[in-house]
Amino acid sequence: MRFMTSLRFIDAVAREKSIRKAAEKLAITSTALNRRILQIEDEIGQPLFERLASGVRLNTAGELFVQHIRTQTAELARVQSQIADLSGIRRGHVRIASGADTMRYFLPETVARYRGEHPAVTFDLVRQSGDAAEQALRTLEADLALIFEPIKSADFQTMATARQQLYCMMSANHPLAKKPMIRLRDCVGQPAILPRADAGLRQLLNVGLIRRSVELGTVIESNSQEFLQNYLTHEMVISFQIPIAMPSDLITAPLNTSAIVARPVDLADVPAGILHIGQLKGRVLPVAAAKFLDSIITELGARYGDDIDQ
Amino acid sequence: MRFMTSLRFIDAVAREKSIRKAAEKLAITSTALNRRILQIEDEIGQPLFERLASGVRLNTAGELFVQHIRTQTAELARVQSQIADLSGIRRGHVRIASGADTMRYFLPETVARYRGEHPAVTFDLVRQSGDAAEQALRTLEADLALIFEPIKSADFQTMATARQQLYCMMSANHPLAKKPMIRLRDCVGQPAILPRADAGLRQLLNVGLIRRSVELGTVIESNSQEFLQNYLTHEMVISFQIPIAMPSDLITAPLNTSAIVARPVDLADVPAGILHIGQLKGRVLPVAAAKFLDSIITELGARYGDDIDQ
DNA sequence: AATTGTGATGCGTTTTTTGCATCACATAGC
DNA sequence: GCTATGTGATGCAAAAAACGCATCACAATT
Repeated sequence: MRFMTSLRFIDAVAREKSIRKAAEKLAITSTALNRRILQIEDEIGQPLFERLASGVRLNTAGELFVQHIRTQTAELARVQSQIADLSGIRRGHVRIASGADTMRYFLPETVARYRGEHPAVTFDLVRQSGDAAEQALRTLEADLALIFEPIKSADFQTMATARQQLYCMMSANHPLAKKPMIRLRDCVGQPAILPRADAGLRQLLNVGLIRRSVELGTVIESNSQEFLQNYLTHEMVISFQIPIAMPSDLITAPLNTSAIVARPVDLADVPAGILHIGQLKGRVLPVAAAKFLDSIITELGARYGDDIDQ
Repeated sequence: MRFMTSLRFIDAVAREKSIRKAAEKLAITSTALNRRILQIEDEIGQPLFERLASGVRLNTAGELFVQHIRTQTAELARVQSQIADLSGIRRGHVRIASGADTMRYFLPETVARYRGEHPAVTFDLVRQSGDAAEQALRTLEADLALIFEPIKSADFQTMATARQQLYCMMSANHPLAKKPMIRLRDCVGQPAILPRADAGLRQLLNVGLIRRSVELGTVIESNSQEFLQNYLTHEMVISFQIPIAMPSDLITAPLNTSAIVARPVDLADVPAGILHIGQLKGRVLPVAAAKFLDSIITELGARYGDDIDQ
């Protein structure tokens, strides 16, 4: 939309905190960008940025105005989506911020199914920590966020939740694999590879470990889910995961012959964690995003039945 | 604001229902305006207007988009007002839609007092019927509306109310002027001049007249308050008015010697009407408008004390 | 059938925007 | 203390966009 150009530019400068850097990203010269900003500031009647030697920074007026730009941009996207929906074919763009858990199986499957019905809808899927995902909602860089424990921001509006029991994962010939259910005391001293402390799963696990006074033999920490899972075939270690981040047959066929098995951890040791699906509080989502949220809820319902809320 | 130009133009065309007429109001040629509209429609991906032989009309997409334009325009005004407020001096523009009742004394006094404190705030005061005032809120042509009975729209958010007892007005030497309080039965057959049926006051009065089976000798109807009041000095007739539309000394000094007197109508005959002060539901007002609303409430409180709500 | 209104379009002119070169200034490093 | 490197601002000419005139095509009215 042409009339949004100046506003988009200001937003870019605010994010980059530098006119020249923003200009490069926007593929124009810094002088053109600079003049657009001066012009808007002139029309507003006062500066929006403080000029520093190292670049620019929003002043109070700028903060207000940029917030306006972002809500305006999101609103425009919503109206465009609504208008496009009138023509019968659903169009639009859905931007999702999520932790790694859902990026492996859940989101690929859910997005694929949705795009099968509405091929004109495009997606942005950004893997982020929970905090960053909440921040993305606030700056309107994302429409929806899927966050596995904990929710920190009051601006986060939970639209659905799914309880996720913790599972212990290991090679099929690991001694613990014989048990149908794992107690934490079984794991004392076991070599384990764990996600890093910023993952909700790790925090959930830590609570249980402290409560039961159990210490694991943590040999590796990683924020890569792929590493955690694939490493299990190379060394006799345990790891932990939640169902949504596992291939669905790992749970439904716990006695299968695959190299890796998953066994539930007793809820008495580690309570189920909550996966939150939500949006920025008070926002009206574009049609495409709102309908995709419905898809998510439907899919969660099909998978976890009674463990879904709202 | 330069970037709003195209949007403002579309809004104008939607209101005028004609490109050429809108172009004239906007002081540009119809061809320039036409091309701006074609360009926006091209960017949206589908037309916003139906082309008729007699002009243009918004289609469904256009309705959605114009609604967006109007809310965004109002939002921009709010942000600008907020930014201007940062500099200490309050700036801004307040647009009020109101019936004639408050335009005589109440609004002139209240606006004057407010402008005494904040000279940089400008005002638009549009005299309109209640329905039109509600409509003006909806199309975001007005920030605040003052409506004396009845409120019809669910979009109207009442921010304050003031009970207004009906007063009977007449020349000081009219026979009824001797009574300190008027009953409707005193008025049977009295020659009367009344506001037209679309005024809230007239509707209020009609209810009482029907209930008491009283008929007035209605000799003149007019929607001009000035006419109604000034005519009282020329013929022995009665009229009706609410306090907010009268000079304040008419009430506080009911035995004064002015040519015209006001006597309250018994509440048992005609219940007090309600003056509603409100805004569009869900809207966040610009600073200047919000603070002026405070002024209105303060002023009403000073005048009518306990008869104020919210 | 003529007239009057409507929006759309080709083309030359005017206005605005852009990019290059350069300035003025602040900071970091030597 | 000086240079080197980064920043945003500005004069000027080229490129792009917007504009206005004249005119077309069409529909409704007279």
